[in-house]
Amino acid sequence: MISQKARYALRALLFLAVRGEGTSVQISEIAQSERIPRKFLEAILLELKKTGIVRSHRGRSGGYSLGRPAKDISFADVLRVTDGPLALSPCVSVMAYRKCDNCFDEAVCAIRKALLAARDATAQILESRNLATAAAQLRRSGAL
Amino acid sequence: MISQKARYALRALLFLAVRGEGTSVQISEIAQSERIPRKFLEAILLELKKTGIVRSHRGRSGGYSLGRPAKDISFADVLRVTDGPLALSPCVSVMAYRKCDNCFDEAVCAIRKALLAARDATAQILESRNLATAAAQLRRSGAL
DNA sequence: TTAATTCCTATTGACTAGATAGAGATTTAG
DNA sequence: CTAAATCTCTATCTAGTCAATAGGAATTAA
Repeated sequence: MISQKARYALRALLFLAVRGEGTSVQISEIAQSERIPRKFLEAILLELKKTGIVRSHRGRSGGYSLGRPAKDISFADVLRVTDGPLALSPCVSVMAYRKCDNCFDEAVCAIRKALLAARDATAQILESRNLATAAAQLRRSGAL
Repeated sequence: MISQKARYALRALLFLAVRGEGTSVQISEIAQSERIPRKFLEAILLELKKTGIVRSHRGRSGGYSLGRPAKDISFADVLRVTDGPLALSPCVSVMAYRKCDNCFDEAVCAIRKALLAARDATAQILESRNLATAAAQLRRSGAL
């Protein structure tokens, strides 16, 4: 299961994507519109900023905007920031590989083989879906 | 990420599958061979028993054996017992559906669409892999 | 200078994961 | 029949994580 943080992050980013790539929006507006606890959203956006997914400007008329074109921000990118690796086990993670404790022989581990296939399948999906396609879906269904 | 419990469960079940479908093995032997904390394994096997994945007989020469043919116990079956639904969100779970808090319109939610595709992809993999195929892999690679 | 905003650090409460302890119930070997 | 070996059950503990909140520091526009 993804975390609440991940859900909030995706909703906030989708909000920005629908508004248009260049436009800047303030935390409080996103929080209100998407019904996200304001302070929590602050922390989330800050994290997203560190990885370049969003950009910010501070001060009186500050706000947040997408850090790069919406089509270059995949669901996988976002989930990796909020929830860590997609993989079901560190031993099959591409971004954060680590050997399992007590692993007898990784090359032979039948569990690993299955989890690796699962990782590849989810990664394939989540890397192909991005904020641009998602925003387009929303517009098409008239939920703008 | 899957839990440690899931890893232990899979290893224990694989141990039983390699031993052969009908054979019964005692907790302490599995615990030793697979380096799993004994008391923890007890609790895990008990849970697996409640869902019919393993069978037990008590008393002096008791032990555990698989509850049905190894080919009918998928990785998905096991993970659902130890870690709950495979889905990344309750709103895309087949086994444990629940609407998200504050969901505007499920039919339109772009996040849901992506998570649904991800769920289907992992479920497809994890339901096709079972203890029989995994045990066969192990034997083939000489790690019996 | 002041008001509005993002940035940062710390803290809280609830819950879960992982593990352990100690009886209770059941079966079988002898 | 008895004793020992095993599974069954309930309770507990510790450490860590998730979700959320608080309060002020830094920055910028008017």
